[in-house]
Order: sequence, then C-alpha cells, then structure tokens
Amino acid sequence: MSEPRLRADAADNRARIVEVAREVVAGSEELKLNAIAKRAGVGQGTLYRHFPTREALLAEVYRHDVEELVATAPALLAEHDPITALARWFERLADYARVKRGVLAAVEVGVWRDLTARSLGPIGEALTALLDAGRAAGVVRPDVDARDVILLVGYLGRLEEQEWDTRARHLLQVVLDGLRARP
Amino acid sequence: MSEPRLRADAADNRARIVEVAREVVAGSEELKLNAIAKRAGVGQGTLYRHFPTREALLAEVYRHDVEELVATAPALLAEHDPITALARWFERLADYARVKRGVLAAVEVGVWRDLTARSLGPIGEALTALLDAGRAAGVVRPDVDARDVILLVGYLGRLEEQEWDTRARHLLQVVLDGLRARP
DNA sequence: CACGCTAGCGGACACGTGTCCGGTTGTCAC
DNA sequence: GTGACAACCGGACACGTGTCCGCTAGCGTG
Repeated sequence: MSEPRLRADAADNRARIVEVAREVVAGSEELKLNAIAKRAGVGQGTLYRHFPTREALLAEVYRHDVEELVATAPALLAEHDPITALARWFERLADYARVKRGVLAAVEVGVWRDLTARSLGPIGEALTALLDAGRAAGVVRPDVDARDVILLVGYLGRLEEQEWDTRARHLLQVVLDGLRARP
Repeated sequence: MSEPRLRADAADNRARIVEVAREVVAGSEELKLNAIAKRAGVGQGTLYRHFPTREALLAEVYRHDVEELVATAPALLAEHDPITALARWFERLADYARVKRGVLAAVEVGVWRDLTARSLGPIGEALTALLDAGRAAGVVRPDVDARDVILLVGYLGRLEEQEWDTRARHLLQVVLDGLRARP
C-alpha cells in the first residue's frame, strides 16, 4: 500500500514539476506539458513518468484546493440540514470550477480513481457523507453514489464562460432536485 | 440564409470527405482527420476548410441519425404524456450515444451552434417541443431550455463502457426528476 | 571507499491536430 | 471561346502529446 519511497533526485524532480505547474496555472497561462518539463529542467519522460496523464498532474496541483473543498463538508452538515448542506457544497464546487477549470478535472479523475480502487478517497467520502446524511433524513434518493453526482455536475467543465452566470447555479439546483427523494 | 452555393469541385470534395468519414466510423475505426483527408484524396487544408472542427465533421456524419432522433419527438408526444415522452426520448438518445459515441458530440455542438445563432435548429426544436409540452401540462419546471438539458445529459459522453449498464439509464431518471416541476 | 545494481533520467521520435499560403482551376462576363 | 478573378486546393509546417530506450547516477552492500 505504501509507495516504495522515491529516490532523492526523483522526489526533487517531482516537487519541482508540481511547483512549476502551480506557477503556470496561477498565471492562468495554459498548461503545456512539455513546456512544464523544460521549465522544470527535466525531460518529458520524467514528467510523464511522474504524472501519466494531464489530469494526474492537475490532481496534484489542485490537491490543496480539493482537500479544502472536502474539509467543508462536515462543517456544512453540522450547520445545515442535509439538502442545504449539499446545495452549499455544490456552490463551493462551482466557485472553484469557475476560476480554476482544472479543479473539475482533478475532482473527476480523483473520484473515479478512488472508486475503482474500492476506497472512496477523500472526495468520495465527503460526497458520500453528504448523501448519506440526506438519505438518513429521507430527503435524498437512496440510489445515487458519489460518482453519479460527479458525473452530473461535470457539465460545469463544459460551460462557456459567457453562460456561466445564467446556467451554472441554476442547473446545480436542477441536479439537486433530481437527487431528492421522490415524495 | 442560403449558402452562397459551392463550386462544383468543392461540393464534390466535401461529399467525398463525408463519405469516407462515414465509412470510417461505420468500421468503428477511430477518426483521424488527416487520414480521412488522405483517403478522400484531398489535402488537410481542404478538410479543415469544410469542417473547421472535428465536431463539425461528426455533426455532418451523424446528421441523418440526429434527424431521426429529432423526428421521434412529435410521435412520442402524440402517444404519451409529456414526462413519459421525454423519458422515452432520453432513452433513444442514450441508445445512440452508447453505440455511436460521436453522436453525442454532434448533438452538443449542434445545439450550441443553433442556440447562439438564435435559431433553435432541429434538435433544439425537438427538445423545446418536449419541454414546452411538459411545461404546458405543469409537469416540467419552467426555467430550463434545450441547452440546459443537453448539458445535463452530456455525462453520457464521459461514461466508461463498463459502467454504462449501471449508470446511464439510472442517471437519466435522476435528470428527469430534476426537470420535473416542483409540486 | 569502491562497486554494482537498478531506479530514474531526458531527449529523440512518432503521431495527430490545425494553420498558412503559393499555386491551380472553376465560373462568369463578354 | 477566352480572359481574369476569386474561390478553392493541398501539402508543408509548427505545435502539443505521449512513448521508448540507451545512459546516468543514487544508494545499499561489503
């Protein structure tokens, strides 16, 4: 289960890649992988070994943000009824997704990776907690899981900037209604 | 409104490109654009002039299927109540989407193109008809349009083959419930 | 410290996409 | 028919992605 521990230079390279990637997305330049490699002073091979896909890199870059997002779930549940908590959580997700497009991809890949590994993983746990609470209260339909929800809100990633204001929040509401238990 | 009419050779090339593309997708080979160009006996420039994006080509390739899909909407409305009609239409869409992945992209780009051109276009009209009927009967929420729905069902395009059976239909139901008018 | 084994390196390469532009060829007016 | 002009052609090119593999150098051992 525990990683075989990286060699010193490898860990170094990995860290430098992530750092450069973070700078790049922070400057809202687009993420060109071989450029990242060059700027990090490593070959492409190195980059691709550490992060087999673009999403893997994004997942690492946004890990902090994702963890932040995950952390809000319990707090929301403590303060609100399950449906409201879920709604609020969606809003947070939307806020992230708007500014940092990559975060959505990171979440998607994360949930998928985790679910197939049969361990929910942080995001899965957060979402599952929200869903479970709703189910327990009889306000969320019993037949949906974290992956389902992620699939549904995935439209956020395909939204054009200009239609964000009119559609993002609004469709989140539609999704939420779909997740409710049918009376 | 009417296209300026193509030059003879241009029309010819265009037709041949589409034909080849159709063969390729029929053989379930993947669509490599420059390969299409070569097999159609034209340069890439020509291909890209006729179809600026991959989606544009797919839209043409699947136009027939899409029109078929569109045509079912009135029939469904005549036979069923609006919600059932919408549900059935979703199922058709899912059937297409499963077999011909490209059709989803074609629908998405079509709806988007049409909506921005302020003329709904065939798919938009079909969906709008379904939604309107539901609205009129008070069973569909009044604040959603065709683009909204397409965005929501877009998850079909990101579904892994293996999870299709467990999730596709099921999530369609969730979306449908979300589209219902709140009692 | 020296040695060897192997994890890790990194850049050349193969491939797909999409653009650009000099040359060609339909088409229409006369 | 013929000329001229625009529409159209097509392939070279620039770029990004992802793979592969011969070489390098970190790290544990004696």
